[in-house]
Amino acid sequence: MIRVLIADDEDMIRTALAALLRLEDDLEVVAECRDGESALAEAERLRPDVCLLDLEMPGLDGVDTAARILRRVPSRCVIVTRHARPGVLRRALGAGVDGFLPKSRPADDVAAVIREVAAGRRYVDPEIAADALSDERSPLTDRELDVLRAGARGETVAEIAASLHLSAGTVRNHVSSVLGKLGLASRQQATIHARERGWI
Amino acid sequence: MIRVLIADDEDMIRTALAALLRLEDDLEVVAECRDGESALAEAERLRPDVCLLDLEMPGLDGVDTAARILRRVPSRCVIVTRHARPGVLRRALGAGVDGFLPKSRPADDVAAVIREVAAGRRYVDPEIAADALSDERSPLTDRELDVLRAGARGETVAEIAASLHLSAGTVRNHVSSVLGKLGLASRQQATIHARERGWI
DNA sequence: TCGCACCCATGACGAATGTCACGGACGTAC
DNA sequence: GTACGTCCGTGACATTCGTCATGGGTGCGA
Repeated sequence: MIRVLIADDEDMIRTALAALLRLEDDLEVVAECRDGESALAEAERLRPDVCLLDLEMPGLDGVDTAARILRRVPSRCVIVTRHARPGVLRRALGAGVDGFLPKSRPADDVAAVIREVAAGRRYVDPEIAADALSDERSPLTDRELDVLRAGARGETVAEIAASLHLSAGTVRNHVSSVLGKLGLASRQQATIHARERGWI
Repeated sequence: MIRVLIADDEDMIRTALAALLRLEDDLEVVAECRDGESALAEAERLRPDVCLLDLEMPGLDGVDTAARILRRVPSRCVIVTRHARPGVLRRALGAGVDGFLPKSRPADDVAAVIREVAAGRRYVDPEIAADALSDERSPLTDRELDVLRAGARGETVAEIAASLHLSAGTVRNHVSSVLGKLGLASRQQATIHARERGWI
């Protein structure tokens, strides 16, 4: 019997997946969590065989949660995500997860991946894996990404500078460099671009 | 037997819900669609009793799809959405839908709502309904919302003006009016603000 | 050791943006 | 009919933004 923990902040998808997994004879859903913190706590308490973690959760996201779980418990982690981008996959693999499944895959696949991972194998969605191999990583430096992140909510250059403890001119230079690399015209387009690719 | 059409662009949630609904004796899932256009076509062809439509779909969104279906077919429509905001609910009710269910509700509720709606009753998530009564609607005019929508991807004022067949000055005035009403400082903050509230 | 990339900063410039004041057109409510 | 709100436009103005040139500091690999 494979003991499974599920974490997803969206009740509908979490309960639906849990209900489907419960129909499988060899799977047992031992915990349902709606955020990373409680998933971490439940994982420590119950030591499940496999943790199915949604990437997009408030507070600790799926990858952060997986990283902490893997440090404390001999479980295996599968990341499920809506926005499956090469950048996210890299982050997830770096954290030591064993499964990566985008939500663009049918629900039947979830049980299959859980079995794969429980058996000690890895599973990465082939399409995303191919993307990760073909397209190169972000051409932006860490600091440039910081600036984009800090300005993701429409903050002004001065506010970004303040929150990063930089001068306004430096921020403008970073932005200018980003726009040049990406061939775009405004900071907002750059943040949209970066978000779509999972860079920030 | 209640005949149900499901439309959701995310395969995992769509197939999961379909599988769960198929377990119910009185429900029959007659179609699964991944966008609004095909949902519209299938609804016309199959004339289901209830259409379960995700709000967030590429091309035609759930409300637009419902509006068109209701004009052609004597079906009833239920909107399911991740971002359940009062503004969205108003839009949905204006389009004539009979059910409104946020994805923050467990999957079991879906079958119950379908039965309610199929029986001729309406169902609106009580929490969202309360929100819709308490908080007032957007203080922005239609044209101001048009400007925000047109500029949602970081377009320049000139581009917004071109796509709306306006002069750049007029666009600037609309933006300025919006910022004054919302107490914000930039167009990007305004679009974020409006998006969070379901205005655009 | 020497490039080289990254990071931080300054200053100057032109373009884009937001503000303000103003006016005209059109509906609707009183 | 009048008042009001919305819509569209113009023009002038200050601010912000993105670009560019320049320079100093750091760390890393050849």
